[in-house]
Amino acid sequence: MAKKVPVIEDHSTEDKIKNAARKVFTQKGFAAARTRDIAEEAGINLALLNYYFRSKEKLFDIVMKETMQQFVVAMKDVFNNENTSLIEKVEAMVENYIALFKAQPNIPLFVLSEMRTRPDKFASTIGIKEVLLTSHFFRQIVQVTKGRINPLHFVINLIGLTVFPFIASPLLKNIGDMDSTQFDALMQERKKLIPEWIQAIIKTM
Amino acid sequence: MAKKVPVIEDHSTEDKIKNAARKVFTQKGFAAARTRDIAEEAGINLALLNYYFRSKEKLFDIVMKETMQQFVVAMKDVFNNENTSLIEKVEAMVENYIALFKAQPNIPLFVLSEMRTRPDKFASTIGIKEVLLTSHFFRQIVQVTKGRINPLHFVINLIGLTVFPFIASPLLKNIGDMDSTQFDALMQERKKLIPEWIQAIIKTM
DNA sequence: AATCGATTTAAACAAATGATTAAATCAAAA
DNA sequence: TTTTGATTTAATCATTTGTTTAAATCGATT
Repeated sequence: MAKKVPVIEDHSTEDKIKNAARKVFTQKGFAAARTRDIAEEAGINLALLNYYFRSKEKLFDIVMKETMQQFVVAMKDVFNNENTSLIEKVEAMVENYIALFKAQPNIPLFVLSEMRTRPDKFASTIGIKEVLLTSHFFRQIVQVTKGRINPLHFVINLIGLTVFPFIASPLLKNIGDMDSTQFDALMQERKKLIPEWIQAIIKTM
Repeated sequence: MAKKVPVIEDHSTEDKIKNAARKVFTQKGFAAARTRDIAEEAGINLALLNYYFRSKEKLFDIVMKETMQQFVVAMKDVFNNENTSLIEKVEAMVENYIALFKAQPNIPLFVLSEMRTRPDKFASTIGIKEVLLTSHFFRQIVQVTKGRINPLHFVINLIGLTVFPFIASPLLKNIGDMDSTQFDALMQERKKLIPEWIQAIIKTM
């Protein structure tokens, strides 16, 4: 059934701090996150944070780097599988990302926020860009959209349909009068629906 | 051609501060925005900010309230026009929101970020909820999706396809190797494309 | 011109916050 | 047991930042 999204265990103090930082940073963003929040969340003394990671900034860099890697790791194999159709790749992507964000719902908004407010931190984005543009997946998109429209539209649509609901979840929960469980159920439905919608969109291209 | 999105003039000192606040808040978010940034942007002394608005918090509340109202104002008429089809409403919405966010690209991420990190500020969201759920637009959606799927999926898809690219614009500009002008052109294309895609999606529903 | 209230400024205050220090504790090696 | 280095803590520092204060300036009214 639902795939297990691995959560890094926090046996060592270092991991305790890193996991607490991940939680506080993704929830509040870099600026609003206080080192004292992180220390408390980790159940350690404030000075320990600096002892292990030198500074809030350095701790953030590590958390962000690991977060970004999740995106690539989760997808690299799917992207480059030469034996699957475009729609099969779409199905796998939607499945994987919805599972990932069900476990860590704050990540999309966190990443995109920091990307806007602190673009300097994202030389690592180049990794994602390269992985995407050189992938079998992207070649299949170019084939489908050939000449007629910018293949980026396809990427935007796929990511948008998948990720946007997580970004807007407080608003959507309010509008739809849902709690987190009901929201998760809605996202489960989308695992099946999004590939169908993408299929329909392709036919117009 | 392109609609003029009105920008509030800043003749009075009060408006100068409010416009500067809007700019800094939407760019950096509440937590990262410093009152000194806002004062400098407005070209006024720091104390004036508190003289006119009492506190950073109160100034934020006003900016946020006005920002939220833009959403409703831009759409209320379209939503409740009983003489247009669902697709015609979709066309109008996409047109209006893309024009709005072309002029103020940071607004979507700003609103959704603050909505997550400071949900208390959003009793005003109820306004949007009511406007949507009681609208002719929503009744048309219910008709289309009748029984088969949650009408919220339709809303998510429409808003997602329209708004998500603005939220992810730094990432998309990087991937597509675009500057702001090229990005705007891509969004112009989407004005025509999104209604076609929504049409295709409806057929699967 | 004198007055009076609104506006603006420079300076300072107080709290919050990232970072450091020096000492205490612990765990393993000798 | 003693020693030694790693780990942890309490306390403090230095800076940033939201806010306030008291004085200066401006503009209109008398």
